[in-house]
Amino acid sequence: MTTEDVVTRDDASARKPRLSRERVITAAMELADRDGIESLTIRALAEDLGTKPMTIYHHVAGKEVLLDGMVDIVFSEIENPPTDLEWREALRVRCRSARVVLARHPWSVPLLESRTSPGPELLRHHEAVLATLARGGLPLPQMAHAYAVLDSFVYGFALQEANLPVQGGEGMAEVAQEIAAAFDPGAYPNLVRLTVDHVMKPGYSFGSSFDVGLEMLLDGIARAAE
Amino acid sequence: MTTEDVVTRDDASARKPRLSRERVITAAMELADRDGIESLTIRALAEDLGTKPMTIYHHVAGKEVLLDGMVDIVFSEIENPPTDLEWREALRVRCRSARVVLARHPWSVPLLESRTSPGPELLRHHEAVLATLARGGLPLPQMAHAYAVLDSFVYGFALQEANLPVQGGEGMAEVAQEIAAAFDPGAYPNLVRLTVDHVMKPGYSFGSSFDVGLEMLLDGIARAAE
DNA sequence: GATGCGATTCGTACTTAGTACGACTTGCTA
DNA sequence: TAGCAAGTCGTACTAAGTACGAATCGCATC
Repeated sequence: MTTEDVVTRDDASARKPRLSRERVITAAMELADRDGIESLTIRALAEDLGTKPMTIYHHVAGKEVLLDGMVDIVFSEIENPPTDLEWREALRVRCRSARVVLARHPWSVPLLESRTSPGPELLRHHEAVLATLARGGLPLPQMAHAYAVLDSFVYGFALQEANLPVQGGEGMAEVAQEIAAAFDPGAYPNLVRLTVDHVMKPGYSFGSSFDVGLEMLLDGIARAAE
Repeated sequence: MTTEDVVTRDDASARKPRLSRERVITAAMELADRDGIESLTIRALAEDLGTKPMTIYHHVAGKEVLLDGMVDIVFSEIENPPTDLEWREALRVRCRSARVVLARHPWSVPLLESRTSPGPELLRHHEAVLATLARGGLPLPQMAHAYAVLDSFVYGFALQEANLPVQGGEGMAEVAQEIAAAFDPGAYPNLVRLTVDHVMKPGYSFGSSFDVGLEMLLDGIARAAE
């Protein structure tokens, strides 16, 4: 026993660093990023961490809490622009960053709003947005509107982007083919025209619409600030 | 679409009208509306329908297909404004209707974009939006932007609305209490101010921000049309 | 060192849920 | 009235979350 102990201790400590709540959540995010959220099971996560399922539960209370933790880390990745930046520009920077972060963690978008308990990072983020709007001189009612409207747009855009069948304009052709094959192509002339004459063209990028919409909203908010 | 089966048969058929794909999907939507999407299991659905789990599978190929069918029905509920309506007004009507429908089926929002195969109603809806934008004289690139931007906003708003902790301004107080209790209230001055001085006031309604944002976007789109 | 304790780890097993397989039932048609 | 196709369901397997309690580990103290 004692002799074996010496050997196993060395190996064990080198091979199996102790788990922590943070390591568990981080590994869960990596798994979700890599294989999709539907592949994130406690068993698979334990496998990734080189441990057994029940060990996970000593660091997070359950899967729901794990998801809460993951969402909060997503929020922490959103860039926090300096508070002395012009308010409009600050919102632009933050929203753009949010889009990038959400695109990096597509699984997070449907989760963002469905978590019951807001984490500290989420609260920090919301507080920062409101502070920026307050700097813009918006009265409370307009502030609430601006807040709701920007969030809606960012989440909604991310939701769509997260579920694009393909990224580049390449595989788009096949998708279009499938749809055209399954349904009468003549029934959807505008859909076909948009796809063939625009979406499938070289320079197209869905993401470019983000900036367009963001500017529309920022313009509207600025107008309301007067 | 088919007429009711002959009810004049013996009590067996009266007690257990034959199932159909449509009846299964409708019952699934009712269950999800009533108890939440997480309560929608094949077993519970069978129970609601007065039958056994395996019977479901003779009408829908599996749960995923069932969800596809539900989503398509949600799209069919969105109002289709007359095609001779002024294009801006037509978009307004359609988007508002979409918000109402999505609020009625909160479970559908995260599903909308994640379904792999688009159903006929979804395609019809998209085609109609594009046709309306085309009537507005938008060139293809602006059309794509307008399309993406409106959809993002509507989905994002619905996503937030679907996950509001409470509807009226009433229970809001308790939620605010919890948050304030869990974290240092002084750390989130703007959040507290917005909540206490605006959200918790009598006339507040989150939904009113929808029209505000929608007008911002319609303005922006109209400007781009020139 | 030996010992004792809290922090971790994990083996076992129960529960819920999706669904494959094949047998049984039913209602209509020839 | 026999037979067939459509519809129904009993049984059972698999995947996944997780409760319970025992085994183990790491370290501080004597």
